[in-house]
Amino acid sequence: MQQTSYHHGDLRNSLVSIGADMLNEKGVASISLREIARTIGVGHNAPYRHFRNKHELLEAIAEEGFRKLTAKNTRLELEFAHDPETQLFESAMHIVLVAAEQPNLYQLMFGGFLQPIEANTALKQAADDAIQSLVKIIKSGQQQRVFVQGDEMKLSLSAMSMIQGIAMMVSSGKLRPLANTASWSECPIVLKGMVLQLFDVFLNGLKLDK
Amino acid sequence: MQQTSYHHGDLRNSLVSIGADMLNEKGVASISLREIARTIGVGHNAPYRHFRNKHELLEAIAEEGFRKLTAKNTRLELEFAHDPETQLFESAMHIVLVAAEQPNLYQLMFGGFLQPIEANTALKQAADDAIQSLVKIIKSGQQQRVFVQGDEMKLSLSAMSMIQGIAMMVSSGKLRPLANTASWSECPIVLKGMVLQLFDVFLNGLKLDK
DNA sequence: ATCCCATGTGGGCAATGTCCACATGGGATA
DNA sequence: TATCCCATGTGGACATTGCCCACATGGGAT
Repeated sequence: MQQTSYHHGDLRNSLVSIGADMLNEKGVASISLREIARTIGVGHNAPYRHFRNKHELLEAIAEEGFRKLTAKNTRLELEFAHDPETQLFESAMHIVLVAAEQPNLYQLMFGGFLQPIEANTALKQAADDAIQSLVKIIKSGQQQRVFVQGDEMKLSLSAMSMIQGIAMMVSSGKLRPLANTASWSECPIVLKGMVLQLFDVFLNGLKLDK
Repeated sequence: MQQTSYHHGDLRNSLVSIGADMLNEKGVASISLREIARTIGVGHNAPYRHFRNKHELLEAIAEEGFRKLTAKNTRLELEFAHDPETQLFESAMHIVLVAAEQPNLYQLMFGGFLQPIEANTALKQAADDAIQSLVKIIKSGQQQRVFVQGDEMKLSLSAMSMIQGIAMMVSSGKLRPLANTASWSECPIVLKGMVLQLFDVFLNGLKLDK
């Protein structure tokens, strides 16, 4: 991790990567540009050659997170091409797992820390892409007549609300594994059960046949 | 706002109140203990007589928020005693309005900034009370045979996920009024329409008759 | 081989969170 | 009513942080 030559070579990526690690460990409140630089083994001013300020580094970390989400959703769409219900479930499950295993990253992405007014367009774009990759699943489900017809935005909004809802409650600790177990990441099965319950309640309003 | 005598008399409450104001204006990232103290007109160390650290003041602000939520829900329960559906809707609408008008407070309450591990018991209690006041509405709806029977926690989880989901998206700016209008608080009617749409999709799975 | 500018360095500044010792004075007590 | 104590307030100090400055380095285009 220590650079030997004067120039690091790939500092920007290192900053985002180490920054993401440090974010998950210490939370957005305790993250420090200088410490990240120190960890990488670079001067406390080097980061400013790649980001105008701390906020921009955080944006880049969130952006990276959205990229991965989009990629995952796209993959799911191919993997379960003719099963929109499974697509939706797996997509939800993935987000909930991120919320459980990387709560601070999830919060940075979907929480209000990065105010959208200040958000750079790259971040906005990445976030929109991720959202659209979910909307696409809903649309496909409608076309295949698995989900009820009607305003697709309305259905998407509902589905996303539900998904973001649990994910947020999981990541923020509002919801906890029984008996105050240490962390969610230790009991993914319970998580899956919860999401299944949600889908049971939710899909009965979303499914075509009943 | 300036205290004249050596002793302020009600500093703790002032800190929470001014702190909440400042939170809404500047966001949790830019809030500063010293500035709050300065605004109240008190030394930069006075707050430490009432809170062990900055984190504890933030917890107190969140706690206050939860108290108000609980109170509101309890009031709604009386006002619409025989209409659980309206109770649920109004309760959701209220949370969404808080999310729109005081996004930073909402984020502090339901976001992951205050890690539950560190959260003091008073805060945990206040949060649990608020959640229970919602669960109570669901239960009452089941007893009155307006909502489907079955595991009440399952239904509550679903309802809360949906509500927290939109609220979070509204407060975090993931969802915006059309045409990039400045803020949600200027178009509460659109907000109400959205929540109505959600309930339309959601209640069809939750309602007993269909 | 040369030179330039993207990238890195260190020093400096104001602000912040938190620790310390000390000041004040309202309310219980004698 | 006079006294004293401790909850509450004060200022000083220190490490840390974000960010600005001028300056150093060296790889790639010329």
